[in-house]
Amino acid sequence: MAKVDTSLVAHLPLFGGVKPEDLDEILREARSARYPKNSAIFEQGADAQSFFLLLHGHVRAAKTTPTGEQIVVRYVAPGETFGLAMAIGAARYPATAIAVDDSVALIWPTSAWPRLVERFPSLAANTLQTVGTRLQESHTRILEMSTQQVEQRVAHALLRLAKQSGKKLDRGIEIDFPISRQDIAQMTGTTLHTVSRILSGWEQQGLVESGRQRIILRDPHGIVVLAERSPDSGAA
Amino acid sequence: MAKVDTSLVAHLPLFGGVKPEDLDEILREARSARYPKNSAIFEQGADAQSFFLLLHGHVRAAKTTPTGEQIVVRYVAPGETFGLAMAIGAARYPATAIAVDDSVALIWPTSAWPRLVERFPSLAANTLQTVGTRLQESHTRILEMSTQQVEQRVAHALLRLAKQSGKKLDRGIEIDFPISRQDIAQMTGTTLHTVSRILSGWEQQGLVESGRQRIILRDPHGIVVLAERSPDSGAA
DNA sequence: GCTCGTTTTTGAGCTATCGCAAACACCCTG
DNA sequence: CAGGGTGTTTGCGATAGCTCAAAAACGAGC
Repeated sequence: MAKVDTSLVAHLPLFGGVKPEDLDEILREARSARYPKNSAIFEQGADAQSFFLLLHGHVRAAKTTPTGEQIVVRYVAPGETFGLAMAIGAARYPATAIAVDDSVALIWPTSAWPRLVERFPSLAANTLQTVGTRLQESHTRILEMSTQQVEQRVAHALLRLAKQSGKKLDRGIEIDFPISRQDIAQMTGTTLHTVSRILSGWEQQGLVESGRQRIILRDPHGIVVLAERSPDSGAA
Repeated sequence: MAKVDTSLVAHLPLFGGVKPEDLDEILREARSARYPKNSAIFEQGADAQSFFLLLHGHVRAAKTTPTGEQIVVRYVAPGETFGLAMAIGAARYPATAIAVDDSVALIWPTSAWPRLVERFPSLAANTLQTVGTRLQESHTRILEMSTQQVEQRVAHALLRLAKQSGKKLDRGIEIDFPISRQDIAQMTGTTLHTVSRILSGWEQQGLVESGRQRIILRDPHGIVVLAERSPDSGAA
């Protein structure tokens, strides 16, 4: 098992309040693994045997209906935890996790969680905070889906992705991992066709530059304007 | 300040793992208050000075957009906590809480939370579990909003309400607090008009019996069937 | 450099649902 | 028990976005 350098992860929210000398003890319980692009890390419904901390790459968490439709729950960026089923008392993963880029994660066995929490109560507090934040984001998403039109929702989604995983270029901000029209549709509750039409329109207006699984926001501010536009303030 | 009987709350999930003799110490930090029907318990954006445990009644948590549209985040039933902003590290309430019936709640000052958690780590673990469960429910709701039609979403919403706060009658299951078409619309991302039409239809078919802020599921199983019907398996 | 599979684009019609408007029913109050 | 306010029903037109369909663009591998 490769040794993890504590200095690389010490600053993460998960370890807030944990003394540096204790961090090593926590990390000793973890192993790390590499996931090639497009491989599954765990499947919805599978036994939640581990929980994860993403070190490199990007992971898509998606939920599937009985009838096969999918939604993207979120994209995981480096430094974030995922697969926390056990912390919330679920025996099985409620979603599927796929590496969308070559990725590396730290992996703890679910069974280690109770012991870790007992020894380092900050872990529970920190995780509570994380999960709470996600809950709020989730409510915001519900609010958007209930009250906004598709174009605005797509605008919001891209802005969020840019904030979380945007890479600054001279020409604008690029979403730093491969993402398809279909993925965006599954984040916003629409179809890939509609997303394609919207992005085509934006490209015309010089708001974005995009291609196969690639999006650059050329005019982030312009997109903010779109995102906040009231439903009827029509374009020319 | 009225003394709270520990035996009434000892079994609640929040206090799992807390020794009975300690429970009193926790309750000593709380006061209780009565909220008349339709009164606000706290407002979205206000300082999160307290967190709550509902003892009697029902509370609606709703989120408002800048432009005034609302969604219902959830209904709180007796025994559930709400207003947990502090636990997730938010200084202000992200939603408004309204008593939909005469209600009674225990109230702790936000400032007491860190001390309580330090002294009784199970509180953090239990709260994590609660928040985690809500997160999953929230994701389920997003999934439904993305993939199902309005009628199915309304069916799911009513079934959930019935499970959480249903009162068994001979004639069926009654939602045990006042709830309007508008409220249901705000839970499912539609309009009161559409909800009204749907319920009218169901009433014709004998699935429900409903009136002003009142709904009885006369044929819960029939509604389950509706809820699970695939989008196109058309009715006669 | 060509081939194959995937992703994206675009068109055209269709429909579930919205938005508006008006009438109606119910409940509480005085 | 009449009045006023809130919640509900229903009709009708408008439309955002979906569905189906097909072509085009792109990238990876041979």
